[in-house]
Amino acid sequence: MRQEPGGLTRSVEDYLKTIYRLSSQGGFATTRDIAEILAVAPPSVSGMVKRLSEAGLIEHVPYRGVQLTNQGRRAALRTIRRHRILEVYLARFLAYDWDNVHDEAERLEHAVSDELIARMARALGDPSYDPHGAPIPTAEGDIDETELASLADAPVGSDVVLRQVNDDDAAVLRYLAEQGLTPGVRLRVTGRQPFNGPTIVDLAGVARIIGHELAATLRCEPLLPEEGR
Amino acid sequence: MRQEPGGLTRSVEDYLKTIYRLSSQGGFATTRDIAEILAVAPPSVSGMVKRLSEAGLIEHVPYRGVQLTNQGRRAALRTIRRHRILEVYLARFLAYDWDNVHDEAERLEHAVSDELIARMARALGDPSYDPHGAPIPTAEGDIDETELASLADAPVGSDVVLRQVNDDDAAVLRYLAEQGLTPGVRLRVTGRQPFNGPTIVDLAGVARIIGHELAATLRCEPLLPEEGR
DNA sequence: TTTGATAATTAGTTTATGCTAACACCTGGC
DNA sequence: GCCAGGTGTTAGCATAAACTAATTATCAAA
Repeated sequence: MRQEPGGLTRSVEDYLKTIYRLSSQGGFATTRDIAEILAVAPPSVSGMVKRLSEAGLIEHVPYRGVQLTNQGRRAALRTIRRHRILEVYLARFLAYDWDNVHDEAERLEHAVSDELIARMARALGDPSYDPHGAPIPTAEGDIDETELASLADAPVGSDVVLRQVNDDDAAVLRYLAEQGLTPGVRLRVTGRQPFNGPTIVDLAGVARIIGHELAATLRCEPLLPEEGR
Repeated sequence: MRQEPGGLTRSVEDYLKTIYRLSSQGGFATTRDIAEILAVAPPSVSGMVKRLSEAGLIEHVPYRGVQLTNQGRRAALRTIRRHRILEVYLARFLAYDWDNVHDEAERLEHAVSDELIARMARALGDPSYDPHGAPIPTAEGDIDETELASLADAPVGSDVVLRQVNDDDAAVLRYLAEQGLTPGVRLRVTGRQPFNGPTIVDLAGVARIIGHELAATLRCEPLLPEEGR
């Protein structure tokens, strides 16, 4: 049962990835949130938390939540690197669309060797971002943890560059691609309706209306007035 | 635990592949042989045999052995196709040597989707043989089951084409590559020592002495005298 | 401060897969 | 035609990871 490369099971890698995601902005990952993301029942999480804790991969504060230890963080970043390199590779060399790469990478990330990831990364010229704009950890475990602002928070009148979108909902990704909302695109925030209403942006002269919930998942970098052409 | 594509677990796929290999020349696959190839204890095989039998993937004759049903055969060939397409892909597009592809493919074969295999096959021009000369089943489950003769049985004085070598021992594969013994190469059998002694062949004017055990694993196609240039 | 809702945990079961030890079956050599 | 040694199977146990049901902890609001 311990036949995965790196000595961690598929489940363990999935838990660590999820805990990384939930605790990366500093706090604790809760049982509830982990259970929801992994689509398992909360007691399953309690059980795994105990095992991960005994293995020294996480710190557990009962009834509070968990955080990764350094060792756990390293393991999580290793899996995340695999996932994102795979996404770039599939998109670039096997003609996958950006809305299909996630599921395939999700399975492969547990089976590929370090060697294969290194070869893929080299073939790709060591990319720094995946097709959805997420930063790719280096083989040494360094990652760009810059916090990007949400488009839903960008001030009306400001110019921003769309940097990152969520990768886990294929239907959303297809819609975003249709609308031209892909990482790197420049947007001017032209308006926003109150009470969690939509954000209106100008994309190369065309208006786009983006619902609040969707806008909240789009991560942007503000453009200073003197920047840009 | 049933998260593999195709609904079969990794273990089940490995057992079916092994049973296919052991029973492809018509007979039964025995518990002992399956256990040895998969590096598990014989009772583990008995347990799995019971489950596979209940699932309708194999026929079990107690104390005799097992054979694949049509359903089991289909599943085995699907895994074998994945494995071999992966081997060709890794060798061709990711600069793997033919002695390294096996282990990587062995893990990936359980994780890739049909979709990815189809894309790889297309990128490769739908290859019919893997880097070791083994035939690749089609997506529909057809496979070239031509029985090739062993070099150890080729008559002295005959001309043969080396068609297929074993893929599972990296050290052997490195040695064969050094000696120029790769699929497609033409050999003249110039001699053989008695009592399971080595076979001597002429490869493009150079003599090669091949021990009996190794020669027994090399599969060849006899060349009729009028053939070849 | 009590309480009720929500979240977390424990207890106990299930399934897949492995193991060792013990027992059962078969076949070849006498 | 019988028996020994090897092969196959059963019994019983372990572990990882999931589940449901029951219990406990926490927190915020009345």
